[in-house]
Amino acid sequence: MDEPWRGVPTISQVAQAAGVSRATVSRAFTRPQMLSQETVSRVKSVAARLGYVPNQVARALSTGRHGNIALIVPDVANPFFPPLIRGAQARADLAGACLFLGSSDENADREDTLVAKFTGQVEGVILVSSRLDEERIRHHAGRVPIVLINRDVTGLPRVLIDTSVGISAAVDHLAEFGHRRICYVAGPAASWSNQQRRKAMRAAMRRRGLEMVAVTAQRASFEAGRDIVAALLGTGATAAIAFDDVTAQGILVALAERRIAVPERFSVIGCDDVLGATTFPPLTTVSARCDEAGEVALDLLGDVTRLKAMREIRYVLDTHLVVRGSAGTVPAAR
Amino acid sequence: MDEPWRGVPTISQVAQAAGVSRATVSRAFTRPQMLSQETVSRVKSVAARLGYVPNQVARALSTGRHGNIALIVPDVANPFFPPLIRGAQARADLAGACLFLGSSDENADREDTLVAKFTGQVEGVILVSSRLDEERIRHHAGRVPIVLINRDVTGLPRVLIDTSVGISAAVDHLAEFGHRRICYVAGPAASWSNQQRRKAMRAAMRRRGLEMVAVTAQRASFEAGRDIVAALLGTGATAAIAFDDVTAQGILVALAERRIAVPERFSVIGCDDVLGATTFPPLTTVSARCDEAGEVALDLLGDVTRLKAMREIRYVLDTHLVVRGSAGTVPAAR
DNA sequence: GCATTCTCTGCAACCGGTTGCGTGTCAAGA
DNA sequence: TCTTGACACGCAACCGGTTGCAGAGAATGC
Repeated sequence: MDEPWRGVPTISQVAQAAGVSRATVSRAFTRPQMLSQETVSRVKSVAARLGYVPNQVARALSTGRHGNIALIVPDVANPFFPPLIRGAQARADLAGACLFLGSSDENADREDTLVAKFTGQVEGVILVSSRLDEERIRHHAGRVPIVLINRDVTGLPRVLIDTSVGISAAVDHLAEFGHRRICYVAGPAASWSNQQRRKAMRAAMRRRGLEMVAVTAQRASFEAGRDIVAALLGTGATAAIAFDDVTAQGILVALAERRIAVPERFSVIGCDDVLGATTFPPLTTVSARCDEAGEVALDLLGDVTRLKAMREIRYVLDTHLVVRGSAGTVPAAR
Repeated sequence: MDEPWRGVPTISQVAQAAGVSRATVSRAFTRPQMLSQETVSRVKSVAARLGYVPNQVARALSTGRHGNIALIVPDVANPFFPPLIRGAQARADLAGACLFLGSSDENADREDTLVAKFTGQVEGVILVSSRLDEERIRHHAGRVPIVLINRDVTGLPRVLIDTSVGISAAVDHLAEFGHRRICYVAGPAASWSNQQRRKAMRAAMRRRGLEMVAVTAQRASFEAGRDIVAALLGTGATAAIAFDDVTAQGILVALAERRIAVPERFSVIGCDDVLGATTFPPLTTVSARCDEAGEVALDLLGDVTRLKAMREIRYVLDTHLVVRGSAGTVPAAR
């Protein structure tokens, strides 16, 4: 009587209760057009009464398709990734898929382990800003469909955020304010984004005939940005473009601590547009459309798994400058 | 010959190649002590050569145990949740489990759908700051083990962050600086945390014989915090304790825009300690230990599923004040 | 009125593992 | 020599769905 068991009804119980075979119940949910209207509705009402819901695991085993997708990011806590996750999530919902999340803590070995653990449980994996070497990425790509974000590996589908346009606009913006010597605050050397941004900035500066200097923050973090400020000021630059917004935020705070007004005495531009206007002054930055990157990657993964064809796909999102209040006229005298 | 198929070998292929039965291969991985040393090593070496890795889905179907856990949060992009996610993730790793992530966008219906979708694919669900009504939570709890974070439903295992100690300390801190009239900037009315914080603050103020006023931000966000500042200043308070750090950050920025120095002319204290020292001035706040909450919830879920006993568990984490630089002496004159 | 086609449903195999039970082997004990 | 029992392994059923194939009626064509 008093069954204290979490009873999730199975297809057999529904079949028995409805007086049909298991196959019919299955089809009532997956191919209703194969059945008569009447049978479908009867089965469905019985199923609803019993609270039946198809077991995804069993379904996955027999069909080979469980709409699950894994998303692996270097660090959930980095504000760059949540919007991306949210974008992917939204698309996954539309496709009726569930999202596995993995956070590698910027550690290649952990990332490796995660991919291996997810493989076999998901239909595809999205690797964001992967820290893995090409060989290992290719190895995994041989066992499960993979889509890369912010990593450019030939032959694999990938979505890249091309910040060069935005960076170029940022340089123009600063140049118009009269800045002649601008500093690039670099991020992790292994990061594809960092290399790309540095290159874009160098090109834009040369085109304008301006003088580029650079300092390197050991990692992309608020603390790194704050710690780099002494070196940054030592370069004699009047403005800085930082690898990402978080670093820029660190710079902003360190400048405030030194009572150096932004943008009156120093201009700062970030990258990624993940902080919105939450800083003071509100950060002028290069939008990175990370949410879109998540969406596109998920759609791409859908195409890849559906078509079974691993075409050479290289989806590039461009960027633009978001002008807020952290860049301004160059100080008259130094 | 040229098999272009992603060939993941099955247990049968390994069995054949090793000249044993499927059962033996299975046991070589799950119960090696049942087999002779020699057989185990032979099977394992064959498996390694073929690149065999047990299919988790099949395993889950037959055992009923797939170490997967779902975590549902209202909003990935709210900085309160990433540390929590990270904490849960770390514990899941230790347990060899994978994490499903769901983001409900603060929407109860979406949350409902998500739970339903995850149920049957996971061994347990962790609901963070759930927007669901009690009835629906109990309904789901009847189908899958559930652990709640920041939600107090009798009879269900839950971990609560008790900010009352921290809030009380915050009030003391402000009182020592001479503040007599302090404003509580409230968050979402439906939020358990908000109710609890408000109550704690009222009690602390009364105990000290201070005057509490309150304003309500319609939602917990940076914008809401910024928009509430006019009302906040209108109350005549000299200090504010905000529902959370993000709101406090909005207040900070709005005050900066009005050239009202913090903490010289106005003191602000946040809640949750999710921003670290990234604001200017660095935010004095009540630590919420959200990472720990994630860890504890996961451990709890492990206990619940392992012991099959749904004991009445109410795990309370206490908090303390983190003093940084956004609170100070009350301005002499108004 | 009979052959043919179409519609609807059931049978049974299958997905890739796990596990209770049974059997064969071999050494120790009586 | 004959139990007895431990040990190592295989057989076969099972988890909960899906799906190719076949068969039973009903509808259609001639």
